[in-house]
Amino acid sequence: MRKIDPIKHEKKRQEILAAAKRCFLRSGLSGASTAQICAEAGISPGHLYHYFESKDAIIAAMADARLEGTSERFKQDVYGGGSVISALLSEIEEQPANPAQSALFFEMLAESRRNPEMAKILHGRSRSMRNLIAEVIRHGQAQGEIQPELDPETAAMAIFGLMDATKAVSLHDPKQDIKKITALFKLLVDRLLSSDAKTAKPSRARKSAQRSRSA
Amino acid sequence: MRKIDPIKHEKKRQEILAAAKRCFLRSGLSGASTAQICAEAGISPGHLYHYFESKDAIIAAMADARLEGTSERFKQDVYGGGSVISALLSEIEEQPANPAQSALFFEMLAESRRNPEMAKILHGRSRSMRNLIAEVIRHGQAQGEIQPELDPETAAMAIFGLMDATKAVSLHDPKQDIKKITALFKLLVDRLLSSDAKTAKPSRARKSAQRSRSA
Amino acid sequence: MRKIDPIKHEKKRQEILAAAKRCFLRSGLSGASTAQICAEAGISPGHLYHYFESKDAIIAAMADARLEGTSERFKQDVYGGGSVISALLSEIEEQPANPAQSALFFEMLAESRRNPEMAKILHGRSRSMRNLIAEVIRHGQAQGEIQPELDPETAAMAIFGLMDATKAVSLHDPKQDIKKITALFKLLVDRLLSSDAKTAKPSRARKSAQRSRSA
Amino acid sequence: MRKIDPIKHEKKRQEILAAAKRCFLRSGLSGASTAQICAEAGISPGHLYHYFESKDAIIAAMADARLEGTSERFKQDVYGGGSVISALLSEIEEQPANPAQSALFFEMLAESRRNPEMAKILHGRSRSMRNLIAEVIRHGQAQGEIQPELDPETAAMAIFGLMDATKAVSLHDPKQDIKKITALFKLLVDRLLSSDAKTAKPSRARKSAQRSRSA
DNA sequence: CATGAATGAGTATTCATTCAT
DNA sequence: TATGAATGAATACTCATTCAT
Repeated sequence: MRKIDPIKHEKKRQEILAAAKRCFLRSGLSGASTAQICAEAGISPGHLYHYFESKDAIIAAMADARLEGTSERFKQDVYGGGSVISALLSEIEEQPANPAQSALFFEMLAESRRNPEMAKILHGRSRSMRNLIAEVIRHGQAQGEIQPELDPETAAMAIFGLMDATKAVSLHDPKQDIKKITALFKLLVDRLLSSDAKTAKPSRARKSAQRSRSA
Repeated sequence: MRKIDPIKHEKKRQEILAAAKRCFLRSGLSGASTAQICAEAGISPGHLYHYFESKDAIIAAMADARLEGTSERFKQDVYGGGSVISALLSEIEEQPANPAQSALFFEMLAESRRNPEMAKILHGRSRSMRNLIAEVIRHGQAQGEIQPELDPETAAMAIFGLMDATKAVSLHDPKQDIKKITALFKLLVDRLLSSDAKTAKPSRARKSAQRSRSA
Repeated sequence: MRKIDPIKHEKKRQEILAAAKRCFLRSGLSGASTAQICAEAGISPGHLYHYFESKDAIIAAMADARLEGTSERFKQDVYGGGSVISALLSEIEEQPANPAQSALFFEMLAESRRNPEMAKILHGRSRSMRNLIAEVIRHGQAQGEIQPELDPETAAMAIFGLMDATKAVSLHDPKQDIKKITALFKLLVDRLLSSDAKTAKPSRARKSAQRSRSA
Repeated sequence: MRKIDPIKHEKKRQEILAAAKRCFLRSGLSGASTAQICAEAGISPGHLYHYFESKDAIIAAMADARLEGTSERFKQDVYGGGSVISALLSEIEEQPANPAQSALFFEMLAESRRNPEMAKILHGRSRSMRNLIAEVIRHGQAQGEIQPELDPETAAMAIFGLMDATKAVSLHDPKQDIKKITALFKLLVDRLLSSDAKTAKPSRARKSAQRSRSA
């Protein structure tokens, strides 16, 4: 009569997911086999399918969890009193420290071209983060702190792209000092948002684009 | 006992490489099988190993050829009367139009973490491009057209990173207008290099940072 | 420490058996999994083994129940005032309407060659039906209504075989009108049993070969 | 430069097919694994797929070959101077001697309900054999040797069904004397075709329904 | 009586690679 | 130079069955 215990089930699922993530980080999306994942999770091959219906489902769940984590952290940063810029930068500063994570992310990005499920997950998460950035920019524009000519959507996409740029950079040259790059990117974002260097009020913007509470 | 004709041999090798690239673009690095490549190249499976000692060798050769192409085109742009900026932008503007190429590139980037051969190729090509950018920046700084505080290596890496950002952006949202993003990136690079955004003349930099020396 | 209630137990067993039969009809003997059966019966996988010791046991029980049903109906027809012929024909007329049942039956027949348990069940039920037919024939011969040269065992087997022929026919061409075939088979049986085709009175046999004794 | 030798290829294919058939006869359609088939054929698991694209393709090829054999032999019998009846009976007499073959056949018949490929093969072969029988009947009717009221299509199907009946009979009771049954079936067919026992000229037909050359 | 967790051998199939000709 | 035959380990996944609770 003992009914299913959803807490235990979910816990095991998360354990397996964590094991899977370690495998994917180690061997890549297609390099990691279900056998490896089972071994890492300490379960039998058949048991894996008690929790996930396919390897693709594991990949999807892992990708979703990972991006949700990033997205959530980002949201916290933005709403938690920081500026868009600092939120962006905290993200930029965290990821590149882990090239394995970056590599896995790029595999997911590549995968999204062939796997519609992956595309849905990735595009969805990506869009929500960009929407958040765009919203903050609009808010800043309303306050006169961000130059009004800037298209919020485009700027959001560009800023978002810098996160991936940072990841790429860390893979292009693992030994370099990523701090310098992020500092430069910070400068770039700062200037982008500022009420335009060419048009009079340049210095104000640099310290302005924060305060965004909205949701 | 026929001696091999090195010219014919090399020609066939290139044909196979081209076929392989089509397969990799279509199905991904691990998704494309040697059987597919042979079919695409119109040769028998055994014959493939007459030209390449393994699938990894094909991937390496393909990656090398692809990056050499990019690098060479970039060099042409820089030396061919254009500015670093325009060279960078022509690269930025070309790639994202082809998400398949972008995806393949990111797969190569990810692969470089696990495959030392791939790492050697990718890091080498990446470094030589960044060196070129850095050199141009130094030249510009000597001429007083680029702000002197800028660390050329760091700036080069940042600019280089924007190429990958553009690729990533095109995969994050395939439907968007990539032109707008590249225009924004162009503006960013422009401001980064210009003697100083705060000091009015940003446009000069655009046509200045050219003419560097030989490789 | 509850004692089991044999009535409830048997009821549940029958429910599972019914569920299993639906699965076998849908997916075939080896195509239906125990998981499917459990789902169809609304029980957990472990619980299945409380009622049956193996999948083979389920198949055996299902086969036995099915054949017992056929056999019983047949007996009813024979004893219930009808003739052997009409009993046979009612069976013939009912089954082919359901190709799924026919297919399942043939799978059981094939299985009987490899599975001794299945062979025992199938041969037993088959024999008892044929014995019944043979007995009726003997009775008819004693009455002078069925030609005396006919070997009752052989004739019984032949008549019995026509049932399977009807099933086979319906699978060979699902779209055809099975009524025509059964009418023809009826005619054949009629002629076979009649005192002699050559001696004019064939119609008498039709209503004659009834009334036999108990099992 | 050695081009493919289609004869050797086909020979090997037939060898594998023969091995597969032995496995299917031994273990059944779903009971025989590709691993078993490979072992029986003396090839590696991967090599099987050099000759067949799937297990289903093997089954289909085997089924087709088997039915083609039956059909061809039947055609020979009919055109080779014998009567329809003797052709039918030679088929009837051959198969039941091998219950394994009968069992396999019934598995194919059952499979045809779920597998459209199998249905196509089986229905096609079945139809062509029935067409042949019907044609012979029509010829006999034109000659006045077969009763004219008989619908040739229906009669053909019924006669065809008797083949399967014989197979079924041999599985229902493997120990019995199949000769007696076939003799009885012969009698049935004979009477069916004869110009009707009830309507005057009965004896002629019995020795008549031969001579059929037509195609 | 009943659950769902867990097993592990087994499934068809793929694939990079080698070999004989 | 070139072929297609052949390999065998590996792949994702299934399934009847057992076990702890």
